[in-house]
Amino acid sequence: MVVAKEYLESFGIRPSVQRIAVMNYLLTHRTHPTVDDIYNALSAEIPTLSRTTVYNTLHLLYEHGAILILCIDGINAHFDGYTHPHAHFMCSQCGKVYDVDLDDTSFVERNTPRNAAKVTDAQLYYKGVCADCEAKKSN
Amino acid sequence: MVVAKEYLESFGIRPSVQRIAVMNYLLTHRTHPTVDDIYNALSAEIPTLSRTTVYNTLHLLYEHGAILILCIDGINAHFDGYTHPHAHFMCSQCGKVYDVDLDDTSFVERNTPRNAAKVTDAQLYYKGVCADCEAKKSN
DNA sequence: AACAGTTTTGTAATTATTACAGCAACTAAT
DNA sequence: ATTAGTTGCTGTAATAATTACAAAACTGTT
Repeated sequence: MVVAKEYLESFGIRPSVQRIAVMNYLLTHRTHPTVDDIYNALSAEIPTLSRTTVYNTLHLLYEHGAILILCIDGINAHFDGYTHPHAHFMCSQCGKVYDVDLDDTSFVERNTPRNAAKVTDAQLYYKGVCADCEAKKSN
Repeated sequence: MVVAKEYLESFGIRPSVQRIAVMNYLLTHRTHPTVDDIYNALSAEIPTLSRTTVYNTLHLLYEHGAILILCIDGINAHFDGYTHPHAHFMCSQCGKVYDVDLDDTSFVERNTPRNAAKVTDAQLYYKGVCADCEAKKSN
């Protein structure tokens, strides 16, 4: 919990109880949760938590560069507390989002859009079927 | 119009009037339109067109690999009739989506997710502020 | 023309997200 | 400690994108 607090402060974010809880959840769960995942998980420890607060907090964290927002399909936004450059893979069967390590991230800078005055974010997404779902299907 | 019809058939899609119109719109407008953009533009020539049909058609085209669906922000899906590998840049001020040419697309295959049984789609997105919006801001 | 299958339409439902306004908590100065 | 001022949280209500579904229209074939 101390880690999350200091992490927030390092991004210039004031550490409220709710912000620490959300940030901590993202730092300790590398599952790319949705707003509802986070809300449901934290409601137990913070019974007064509002869904709006989760939305507000996640946007605030994103604005300060503390987290990533992933919009892979158009259904749910997924959130990631691991901000080092990496890609994502979403299984269109089960909806899970997996991390994808990159051997070399230089292609991001190499292909920076010509007409961009400023680039704030770059994401590489894969979609397909994960090994788990493929195994289940062949049963 | 003939082009769109043959293009659909080459993907095994039966060419109805509505499907041809949607496909033709995407082939002749490289603007990454939203569902509403397409619906509004085609309502003139097909007054009976239903928004549901536009949704159905776009999903059908996507399933057959004839178009790309872009979910860059969580707000609107954007559609692209140009399926050759390329990236996209969205301006968070004006919402426009620009094409980004890639010098080399091999990084997509090089970083294919380990636990993917099948990859159906890969997208590289940039977010930021476009030159136009930056220029307006400094006035 | 009649039939079976496919496609389109329109309304209604669903659901993620945002707006907003009131309340609570915190900060800093007296 | 009290007050004023700011910041953050909450909950309801509104918004808006998307989907579900059933009926109507169309297509091609016998």
